[in-house]
Amino acid sequence: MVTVHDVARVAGVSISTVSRALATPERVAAPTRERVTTVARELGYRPNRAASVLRAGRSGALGLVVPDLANPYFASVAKGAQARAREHGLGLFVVDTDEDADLEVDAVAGLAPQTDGLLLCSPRAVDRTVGALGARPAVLVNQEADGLPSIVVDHRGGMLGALEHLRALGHRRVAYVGGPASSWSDARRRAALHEAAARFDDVEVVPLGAYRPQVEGGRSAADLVYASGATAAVTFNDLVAVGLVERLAARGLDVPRDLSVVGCDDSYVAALVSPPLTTLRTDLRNVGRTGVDRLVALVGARGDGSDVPPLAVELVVRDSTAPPPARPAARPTV
Amino acid sequence: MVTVHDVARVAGVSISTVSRALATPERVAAPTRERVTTVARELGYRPNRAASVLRAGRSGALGLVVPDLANPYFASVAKGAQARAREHGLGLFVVDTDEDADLEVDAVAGLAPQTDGLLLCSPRAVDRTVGALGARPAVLVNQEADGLPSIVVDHRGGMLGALEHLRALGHRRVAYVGGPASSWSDARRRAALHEAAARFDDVEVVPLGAYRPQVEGGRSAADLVYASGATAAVTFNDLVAVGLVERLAARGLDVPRDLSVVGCDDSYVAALVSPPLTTLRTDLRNVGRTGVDRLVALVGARGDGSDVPPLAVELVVRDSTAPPPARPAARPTV
DNA sequence: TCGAAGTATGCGAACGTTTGCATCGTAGCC
DNA sequence: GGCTACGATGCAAACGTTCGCATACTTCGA
Repeated sequence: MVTVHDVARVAGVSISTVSRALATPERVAAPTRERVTTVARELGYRPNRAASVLRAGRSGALGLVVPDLANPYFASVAKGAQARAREHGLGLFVVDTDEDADLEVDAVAGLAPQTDGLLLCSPRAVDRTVGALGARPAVLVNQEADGLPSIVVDHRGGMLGALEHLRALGHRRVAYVGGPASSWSDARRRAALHEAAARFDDVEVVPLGAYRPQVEGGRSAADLVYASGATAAVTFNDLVAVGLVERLAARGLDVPRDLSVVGCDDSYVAALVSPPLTTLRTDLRNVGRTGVDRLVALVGARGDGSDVPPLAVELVVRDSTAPPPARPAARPTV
Repeated sequence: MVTVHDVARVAGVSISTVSRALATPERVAAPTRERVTTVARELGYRPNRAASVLRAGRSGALGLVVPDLANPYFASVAKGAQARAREHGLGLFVVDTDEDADLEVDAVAGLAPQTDGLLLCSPRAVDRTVGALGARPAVLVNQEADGLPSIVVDHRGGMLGALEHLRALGHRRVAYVGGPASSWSDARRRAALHEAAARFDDVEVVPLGAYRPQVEGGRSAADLVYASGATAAVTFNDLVAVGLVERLAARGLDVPRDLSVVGCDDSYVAALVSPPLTTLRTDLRNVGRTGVDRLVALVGARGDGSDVPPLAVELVVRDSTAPPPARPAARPTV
């Protein structure tokens, strides 16, 4: 293993100079610097991360905590975060908490001491999790809390766009198929939809309640949605929309003929299913990238306390929305 | 920050004893051990990973290199690997190489020195990548090479199952829609299908060329598949199957009426699309788990050189396969 | 020409842990 | 009862880096 000592010996300088030439080049005379870097390259020197962490206190790695890596939403965020971390020359520890609050707290407690900062995606137990951070900087994704910086998307703008679209098609009664009760994101989407509806005096929102943020959640909700008399539904995420469509189809009902559906996130399943989903697109990789940038700024103490504005959400119209049935089908009331 | 020194002082022993009590409990008398562990817990002691890495040479972390984290296949593998690493008390660095061979080599070179071992999934440049490992142990996933241990799935059994299924439905001419030319996995699937066909004297395989392992790859292949006169197709993975179905539908052709399609992997998109895909299921999380177990055995020098047998592949029949059209539709020949 | 100021480099301690070796005490054996 | 042997614990070095401080050398002004 090549160490600073080897490089120093070959380059004919002291190890301090080697260290400085590589870490703080401006503090070393140009010719020396060049000699050192050349030798280092030739010898294939790679600084021992552990040693520099130990001495300098910086680990050169960030941590990413997500509830479910197999969820296309978090997979994309993770991909963006990883790419950006690499661009910053940082490693990325990834932990999947399996939607488990205790595991999440443990993960953070374990990760905090060995990273420079943490990216917490949709934490399930934000208070305890933040408590486990110690003094480690962190950035929240999809959640706001305390004094921690956060990356959120513009639910307000998104929901307004969705509602305008549905209203333009002629819908006047729109159901919201919500995600987990503990989800901060769900609360925001819900509120944003109500807020958007308040702008118009002829649109009504039917809030429906906590469902699992997976396909099965949509299946569970489907009958209730249809019975509610709504002619359109906005769902917590794309997976829920898929489940909704599936269950309706099983009952012989067609989307968008009998019900219009708007998903959320534009995770890549939205375009795959049939009908392809109208959905609110978030640039998920950008969420990861922005989170890492924010975290790096924080770690570097270049921490401008300034919060990043909510990331844009854009309505993507595909085939799951259409005008409501001319004469609403007769429906049982619940 | 709580160190061994603090624990030692409070427990009234030396730091060596503390270290031993925590790392090699059997080398410390029971009462002492208990006192130390109690104090450590009370003080909230967490060993400094960097320091122990530096001294002991073990990093307590593994590395996972995947071509695309947003691909449901790798996302699931990563999820399994992460969970198992955690169970072993190890961290997991994840790197997404974006299907780029150079990035892959760099990633491995950077990761190798700061991890105890690497899990290489479907490497794109296996020779150079293995070269970059240095002496670091590694396990290959979906690839076999050199003397490295590897985790592979039973393509042979899977393809035989798929072909038996199709043959039982009445298909006699089956296309294989292949993945990237550089993919070891593709070569194996291709060979396995031919091998399976050789068992019957009435089934013919039409091998089709290198396509991208994404939805668009399936779209590209669709017209060729149909023109080939095959009544069924087996695809490199589920995404390719989805693209195939899409393009055929756009031409007014129906799956499974006009063509039967068998996907590969049973990534979760297989069940989402319509028609739900008949596919060859691999327990993807188990791939990740097994890979980590194998790697841990290797790292612990408990390295039984024994290779893990190929993981089982199981045919899941859904709605994308059916008997071939009674009278094959007239088709242009290419 | 001398001193001050500044720049480039070297010296050595420190980070927190693990571990080989030394030490101490005690139990077992003859 | 003395000697051996072994188990439990302590001491101190070492891992490879960073960084405060000291030193040597250069440059400039008076």
